[in-house]
Amino acid sequence: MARPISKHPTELELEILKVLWRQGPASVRQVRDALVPFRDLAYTSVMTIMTIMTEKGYVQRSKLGSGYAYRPRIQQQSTLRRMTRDLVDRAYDGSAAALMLQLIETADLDADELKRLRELIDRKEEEQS
Amino acid sequence: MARPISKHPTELELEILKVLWRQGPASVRQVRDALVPFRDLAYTSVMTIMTIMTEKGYVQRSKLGSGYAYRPRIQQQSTLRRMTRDLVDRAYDGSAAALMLQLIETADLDADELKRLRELIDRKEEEQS
DNA sequence: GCCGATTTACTAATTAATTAGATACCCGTC
DNA sequence: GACGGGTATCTAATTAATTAGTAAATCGGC
Repeated sequence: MARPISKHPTELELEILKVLWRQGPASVRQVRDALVPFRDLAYTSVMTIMTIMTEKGYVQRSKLGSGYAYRPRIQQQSTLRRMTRDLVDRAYDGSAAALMLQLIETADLDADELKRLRELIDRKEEEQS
Repeated sequence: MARPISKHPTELELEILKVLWRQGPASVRQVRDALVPFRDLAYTSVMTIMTIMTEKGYVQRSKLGSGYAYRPRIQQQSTLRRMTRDLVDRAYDGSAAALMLQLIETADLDADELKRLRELIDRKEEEQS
């Protein structure tokens, strides 16, 4: 009867995860320093979110010096896959092909990207036959 | 300093929009009837959301008989594009190509879809050259 | 014109998300 | 071993999102 918990990392949680994925295990301070240029947050705000993330199982913490080192417990690949899958299901009625069409039509990929994409599809087609 | 309003239609709002996109202008009752098989909501719950959607500008209502007819004010295409763009920005650091790779690798498209996709890319490549 | 059904408006309750201050705790240094 | 700087915990406030009940308005039929 109330707001259900988000199925995925929220906007800010994802930003924090991206820092951890990029830099490996880090303290709250390190994460905060990495975020601050884009998003000016108080130290305790980042702390609060990271505590929640620990409770949610997104990150794991282990004692290190005076504080903790935080590291991701979910992988980037699988997280992006889940988020993408969710968009496909909710917005494109489960059709990944529909999303792909949309991307090709609107996402102005450059020639190089198109070429690589085609090669990939060729490879996939061979795999399937 | 508090939860910012969602940049996109929320889960339920999108469900409602999908009904309106599919069926055209509809009453709250009609929308509710369409939703109920998947999501059992009280009439007034749907009403509440649709009122909020009116305030947000997602839908527009006009008097019809005893109540209102609601119709979308945002288009499906552009809404999906915005939502997709947002995922690309937030999760794939702005790289549509990265998302596309992910889809091709994991989304088990069938042979037919792959073929159509390749044709589309061929066409795009010609356009660009 | 009244009555009942339908529809809308108002009210309410709950929890997640976001932001951050105040306070308590811990650890190394002098 | 006291102090100080950093770190963590607790508390707090705000708003969006979700769900739905109650009361009020409205409209058509008799």
